[in-house]
Amino acid sequence: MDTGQASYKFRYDAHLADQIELKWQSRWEEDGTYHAPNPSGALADSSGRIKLPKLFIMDMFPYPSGTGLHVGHPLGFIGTDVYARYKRMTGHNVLHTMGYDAFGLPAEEHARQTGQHPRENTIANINNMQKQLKRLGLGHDPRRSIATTDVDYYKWTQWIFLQLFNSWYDTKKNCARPISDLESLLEEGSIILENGETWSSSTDRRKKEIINSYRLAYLAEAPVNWCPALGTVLANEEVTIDGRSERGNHPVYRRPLKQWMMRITSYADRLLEDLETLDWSDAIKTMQRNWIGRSEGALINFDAGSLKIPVFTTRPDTVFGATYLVIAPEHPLVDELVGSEWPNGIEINWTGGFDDPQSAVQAYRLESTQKSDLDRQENKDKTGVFLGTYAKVPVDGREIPIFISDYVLMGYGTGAIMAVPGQDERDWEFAEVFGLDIIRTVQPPIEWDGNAYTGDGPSINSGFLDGLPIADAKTTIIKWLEENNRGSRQVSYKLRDWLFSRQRYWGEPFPIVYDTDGLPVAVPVNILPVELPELIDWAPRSLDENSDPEPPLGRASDWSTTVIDFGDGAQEYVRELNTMPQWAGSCWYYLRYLDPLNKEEFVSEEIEKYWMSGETGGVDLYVGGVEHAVLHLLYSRFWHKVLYDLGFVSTPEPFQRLFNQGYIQAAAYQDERGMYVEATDVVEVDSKFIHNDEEVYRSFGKMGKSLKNSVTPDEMYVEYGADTLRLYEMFMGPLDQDRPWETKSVVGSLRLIQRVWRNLVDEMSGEITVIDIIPDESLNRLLHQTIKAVNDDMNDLRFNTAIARITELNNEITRLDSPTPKSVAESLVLLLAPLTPHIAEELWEKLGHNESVVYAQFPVANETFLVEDMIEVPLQINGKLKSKIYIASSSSDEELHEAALADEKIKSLIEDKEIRNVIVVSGKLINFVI
RNA sequence: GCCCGGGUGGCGGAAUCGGCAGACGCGGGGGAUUCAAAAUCCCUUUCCCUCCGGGGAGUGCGGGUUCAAGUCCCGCCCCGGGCACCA
Repeated sequence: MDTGQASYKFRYDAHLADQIELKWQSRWEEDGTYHAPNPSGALADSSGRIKLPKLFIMDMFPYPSGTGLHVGHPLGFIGTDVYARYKRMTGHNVLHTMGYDAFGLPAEEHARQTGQHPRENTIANINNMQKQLKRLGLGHDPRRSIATTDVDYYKWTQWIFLQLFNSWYDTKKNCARPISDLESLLEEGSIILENGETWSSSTDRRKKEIINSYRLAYLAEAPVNWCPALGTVLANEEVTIDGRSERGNHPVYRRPLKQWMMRITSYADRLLEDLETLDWSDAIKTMQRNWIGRSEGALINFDAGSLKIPVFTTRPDTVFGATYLVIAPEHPLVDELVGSEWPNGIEINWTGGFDDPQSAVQAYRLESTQKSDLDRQENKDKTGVFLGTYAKVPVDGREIPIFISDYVLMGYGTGAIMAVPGQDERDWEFAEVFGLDIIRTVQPPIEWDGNAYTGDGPSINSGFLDGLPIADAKTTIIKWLEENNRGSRQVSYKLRDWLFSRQRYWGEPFPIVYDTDGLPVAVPVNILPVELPELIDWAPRSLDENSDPEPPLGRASDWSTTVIDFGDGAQEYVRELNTMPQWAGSCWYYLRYLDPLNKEEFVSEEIEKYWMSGETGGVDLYVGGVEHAVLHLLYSRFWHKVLYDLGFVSTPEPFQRLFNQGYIQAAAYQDERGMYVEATDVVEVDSKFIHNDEEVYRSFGKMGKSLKNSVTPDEMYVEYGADTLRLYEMFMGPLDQDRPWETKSVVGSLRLIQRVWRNLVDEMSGEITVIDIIPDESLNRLLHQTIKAVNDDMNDLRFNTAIARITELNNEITRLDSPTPKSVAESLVLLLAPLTPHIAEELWEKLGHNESVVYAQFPVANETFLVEDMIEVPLQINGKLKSKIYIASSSSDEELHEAALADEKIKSLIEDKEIRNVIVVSGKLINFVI
């Protein structure tokens, strides 16, 4: 257009950024710049980096979605990349790569809508995502990338499953052990079976069943969350509190089904205790603690005729206040406990309006199974019916009525409680509805006017416990219970065993077949993997509430049976038709990154030790969203501990340091009807927001399709370039904080790179302009102060303040009248290199270096340059800033005091006043109290 | 209801151990440059008052500790997240 543009041919803009970035991205790829060497095996090399201290820096790998990335997705990826680059430059062998969590429901949902096979769709999505991530300049070792859907990967997922299947939890040694150990122990009689069974007199089939009941991966008839619309059962964690599926928001029904379970509850205490050793945020630790939900109490047996009803309570001290028992409607003892007719003189609402207890119970059970979780959630009014029978309170022999009620949950404790309305809000409510007795067993304070009293106080109405505070009363009653054989100390958890099967196609097949007895048998390790069949009719069926789950693999008729020789001759076996949940693949991917090409083992021992067993143990930094606070992180810890017990890994925990990055939010706009409008089309006029001449209203939310507020990285490359995008995302705020995206602010980050470029390079010729002179003292001091601050900030993942310091240094350089001194320019480039790697490489090359800046040494501050000769000291009177003086930094407190008194301003303010006190903070501040 | 976070200019944020509140950036205002614009560079920008010297207020609200509080303590309010009849 005009000559002005042509003369700035080498101005740093989006066009030039594009050229530079693509140049270095292909150079890095050709040179294998980000290859991290292993101590042995296929990925060992001669770079010498293996001798450096190792660092394993990891992101939570993404699900390769079809919609592509928006600028919110890579925030954490950029953060780990900057940190990894910083650590490479400070002399570490850094393992940093990226994989794909590619099994799971969305691919099937997509397939159902488009008719495309999930594998094709998944591969296309992964390729697309890899391309997008590469364009950001992320320094990943591409050789180590895996997808959970790779046959070579899920072979080892199946192998780990078999380790769980072939293990049991030894509660005496408190660790997992091979099933073969269990067999020996049973054989020699070291383990006594329950119910008077003996091992030696059991049939072979019974022996198998007994052993199966010990396995860490086991089959159980369990009430599950059956989602007919998705055609699968879901884990508790995949069901919302409204009783709907997290994915798709479909109704979920509870029904009993035979399912694979993982015995994570055996690890509850270790999962809880080992949290202490981890460098994770308290928020996440608290969430995991709550999820595990350990509570200490007692098991108390109540006699009801010839039956025993075990009850779990955290307040055994209140047993003298128990005025009725409640058991869950699904409780197995209900049928035996229920009476044949109502006793005389009972309240009419105890009967539910029925003529006999059996009918009442039957009706109530039906009613409660039909209640959705949402109903239970919203309607906490107490309901229930009397069983028509009574139990005896073990401490004093009182006869108390037994009820069933859905406020007692079968899945927790023993599914039965002793109700103590005096000390429990829920029991109080129930007691009021049914007119039951209320006995206080703890003396409430005089001013107490509430109902149930849960605070501490002396025991009352409690026989031999009277006068004792709660803690003492608990130990006393537990001792009594144990001595009298009426109960024992007991710990209970909210954590349940992990429901591990899904009625889906797109997941790992179980390496399990069934013999003629219908008992599960492990597929021999040497014929793994069990590959997914190429189904034509793979789509899940939408079913109605009453139908049974129907795994799609059942339709692969030539796959669903197989012939295996277990040493007793080739025979036909029926395959397990369920697949594993998405969590399976994500449970151990960090281990495969270490040794991705290993054909013999899931990871070699030597390589695992090298990367995992550092000073702290485990992945050195794991960055990801808080939404995985319980599920992924708990499952992963569980598998890791099993592998640890069995000797396959060397650390008890997988992730030593966890960091939760925040989310990028963006303004979203709604019109009068509440419909979202394209955010990019909204203009601000007089602090009103206008879309197509109509006023719209702003809110903030997660970036995405539904709020129509996505901004893509590609848009940013067109306007600014990848370095600018990286810099902006890191500058917006601390990494762990949510922050709103503002496209108009991105220009600030572009301007920083532009100024750096201009300070080093002639915009017309592209030639470097730095000169080899010694920088003056003040610039040199600022340089070293910046170097120190940036090192500190980088170590603490405070990239926003690191960038601020670099900006200050560059602003100072901009103000120089002379060309930039070479030593300052080189340090500046190195400081920027982790943040903006492409422009740093380009400048580094222009400055005459042949080697990549990726492995250049990060600047280290020289302490002797940090000291200021003169410092500014604020002068306060009564804590208020009144004046400032410049004084030699070597001044003593006395000199500072005198200089402050000599200050005109201070002099005039204190001349006729008495100085009552003087606070001197050496070299920092002086405060006169008058 | 319980358990975690968080509340600082017009906006994103900084202040790491109780020591100058507002670093750095966006946006705004002014200037230089330009035929003009863009770009660039410089100055300015918490609010209120001002006789232009300066003065006063100020980190969600109310108290407190301290020579000194965004930071510590007590009591509230608001926003975000997690859990929720778990005995």
